Amino acid sequence: MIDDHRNRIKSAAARVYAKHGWTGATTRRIAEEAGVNEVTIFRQFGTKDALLDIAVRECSRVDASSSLPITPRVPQDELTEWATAHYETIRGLREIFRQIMSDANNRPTALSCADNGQSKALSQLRDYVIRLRRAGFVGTIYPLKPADVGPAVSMLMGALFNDAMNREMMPEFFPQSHKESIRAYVRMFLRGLGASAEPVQQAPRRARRS
Amino acid sequence: MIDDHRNRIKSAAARVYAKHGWTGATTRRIAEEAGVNEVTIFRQFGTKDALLDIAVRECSRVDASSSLPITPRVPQDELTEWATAHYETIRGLREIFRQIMSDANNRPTALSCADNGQSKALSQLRDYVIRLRRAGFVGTIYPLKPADVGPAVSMLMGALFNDAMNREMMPEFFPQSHKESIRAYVRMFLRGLGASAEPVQQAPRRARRS
DNA sequence: CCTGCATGCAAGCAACTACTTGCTAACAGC
DNA sequence: GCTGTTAGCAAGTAGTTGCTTGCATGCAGG
Repeated sequence: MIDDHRNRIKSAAARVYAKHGWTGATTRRIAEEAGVNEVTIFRQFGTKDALLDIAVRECSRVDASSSLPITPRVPQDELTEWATAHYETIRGLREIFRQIMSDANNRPTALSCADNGQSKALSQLRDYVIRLRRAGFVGTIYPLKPADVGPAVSMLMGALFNDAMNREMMPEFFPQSHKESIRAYVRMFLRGLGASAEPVQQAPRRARRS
Repeated sequence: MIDDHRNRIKSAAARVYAKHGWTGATTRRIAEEAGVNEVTIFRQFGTKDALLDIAVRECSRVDASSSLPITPRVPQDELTEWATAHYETIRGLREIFRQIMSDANNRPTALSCADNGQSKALSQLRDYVIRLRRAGFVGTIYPLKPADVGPAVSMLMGALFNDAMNREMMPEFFPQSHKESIRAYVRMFLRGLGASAEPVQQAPRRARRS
């Protein structure tokens, strides 16, 4: 019962915050959205700031999502699947992210939550590129400069983030559907790394297609 | 004299808005920032909404910026220069953009300003790709699918936008300096289009390096 | 039955919001 | 010198904000 109320309030707070931002998320609005008396909010959480802090942190927590295979076989497909999952995660949180990013000046604490999921995805992708290289997929067409990996990764992540955040706001920017776009981003990413569809036997590790 | 006051108020409003957003940009704060009595704001602009509308629109107007050459000669250099200028423009407006994007739900009018500069850059880039293709730079390594051009353009623009907006907020995302990153984004963009450094004589247009 | 406990309701608090009004001072053009 | 414009200042409007208080209600456990 009591936890039921707490959770209703928390999720309502997250919803109202996503729509109206910090100053726009008034305790009256949150109470109305939660179907709860305004006083209950203060009795349960003490302060508007405390409530929003908990609500935002809890809501923007990204759990695991999908992961990239340890042994790469079909990079294009594997990356596309992973990128799609990552994209959907961002897209589901895009309104909250927008508010967090615009409130970051005045309350920097919230930023870390959003940051967290991105960092996790970043290292997943980086590690996968290393595995691609070991398996002989990458650097086979062009020689792969180490300095190119970082920006390539940033570029793919940036394209995904940008697409997920802004597609609905500026649709003329994205002529293809999001699925086609993601596939194309991945294709360009692999081309940028000088990757070939089949592994080239140059590394000690065996990595042949199935 | 009178225009002096109006301009001071407008630029102060833009500054305060960039920091605090729509609801946080109170007339008191704007008046203080402008060094002007609060009443003057209402006498000059009538309404807080009217002032912010003018201030934001005027401030986020992007004038021309740089353009891409009509006859491509060194795509990597030309694109890098253009991308750098575009990047700097976004970076200078990043705080205002953040607020506009988070306020877009509740006041959609402001969005169009931000949209405008991006659209202009988008068509500049698209047109340049067409010229690259006519000049025989592009589609020479891989065959260039028409469906790949859109996402490639979105990807470069997205990477630039994302980098300019978020580099300071999540620095671990961007291991290289912004100049190196931009160069790398452009390199990947050209690779993704299957471009070669030298034109391949297949198109009717002559386009040889100097 | 009684005692906590969580909640709703009504009211109110001081601070802040956008915006107005009345009055005065400075300054410009005629 | 008179007049119109633009500004500042002090005060006040009605509404909203986060947050508090007092009291009544329902409900579970002893």
